[in-house]
Amino acid sequence: MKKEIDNKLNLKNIKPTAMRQLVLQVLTEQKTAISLPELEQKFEKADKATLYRTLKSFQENKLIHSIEDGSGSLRYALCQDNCECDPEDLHVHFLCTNCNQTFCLNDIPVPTINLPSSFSFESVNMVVKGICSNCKK
Amino acid sequence: MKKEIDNKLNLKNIKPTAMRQLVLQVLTEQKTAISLPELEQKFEKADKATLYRTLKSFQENKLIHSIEDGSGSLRYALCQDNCECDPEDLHVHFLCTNCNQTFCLNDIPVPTINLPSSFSFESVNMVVKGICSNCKK
DNA sequence: AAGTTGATGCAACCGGGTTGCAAAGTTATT
DNA sequence: AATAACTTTGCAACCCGGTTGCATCAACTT
Ligand SMILES: [Mn+2]
Ligand SMILES: [Mn+2]
Ligand SMILES: [Zn+2]
Ligand SMILES: [Zn+2]
Repeated sequence: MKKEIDNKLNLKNIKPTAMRQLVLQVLTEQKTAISLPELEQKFEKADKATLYRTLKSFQENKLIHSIEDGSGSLRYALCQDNCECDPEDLHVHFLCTNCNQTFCLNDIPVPTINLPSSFSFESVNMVVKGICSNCKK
Repeated sequence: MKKEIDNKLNLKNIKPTAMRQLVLQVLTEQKTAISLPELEQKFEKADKATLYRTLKSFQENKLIHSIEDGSGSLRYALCQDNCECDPEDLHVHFLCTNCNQTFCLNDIPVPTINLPSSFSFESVNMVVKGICSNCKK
């Protein structure tokens, strides 16, 4: 367990501090994307700024990616093992309008768009909204 | 000019007050989507709350649509004439990473996604980021 | 041991969005 | 025309997510 966590951090060149181990632990257990305020609530006593900077460094080192799901706060989720956060790693996200949870649809790549020739492409954000499998039943 | 503005408001069942005429005027002249703070700056002395409620009523009456472009603030743009803000009216948006302006790509519909069968579709937000035609040259 | 670097905690701040409430304006009723 | 009912506006205050400055603390280097 602990070994796994430290491994992941080391692989991404992130010094494994206690805080970072804890945050990565939460992110690993988490099945849906999580926001900074939500992450804050997972700890009894945690500093927003520290968590903020933890997430930031995780993202800079491509351990997690952020999702603008329109829920009012940025959400974060672990990257796939092979992920380099390049355009080809982009996938569709799903926001449930009932439970307000955001899912990575890792095996659904974002479709290519034929932009007007005068526009050039850098990245793309695609969020589908609807009812998730948990809420559907 | 004035006639056109009032016509549009009437068509959408929005009482044409002075404020609403002015805001619609701005939105009509505007070639890219505009946020509430940006709209505020278009007027010398304008109240944020009034503008906020104006945009809200415009949106409720399907005169404008809002765009979550990840720029930090919601942006708004006029709907097409025939628009009912239904899924088939959804189009791709483009945020220029240089000038920070957001464009409606009205003739590029959002591609359909085959969701996992346990998820149901309601709507979708797709924003492409890159360099716009103005900034490219 | 002293110095250097990076991580943490606390507080304060910023900006977008939202609401309560009273004043002003509009429309309907008598 | 006067009154009442309803809508819109303006102001202030608030909420919340995100961000930063700064002092302190921990780990590592010399
Ligand atoms: Mn994802
Ligand atoms: Mn649009
Ligand atoms: Zn759900
Ligand atoms: Zn541009």
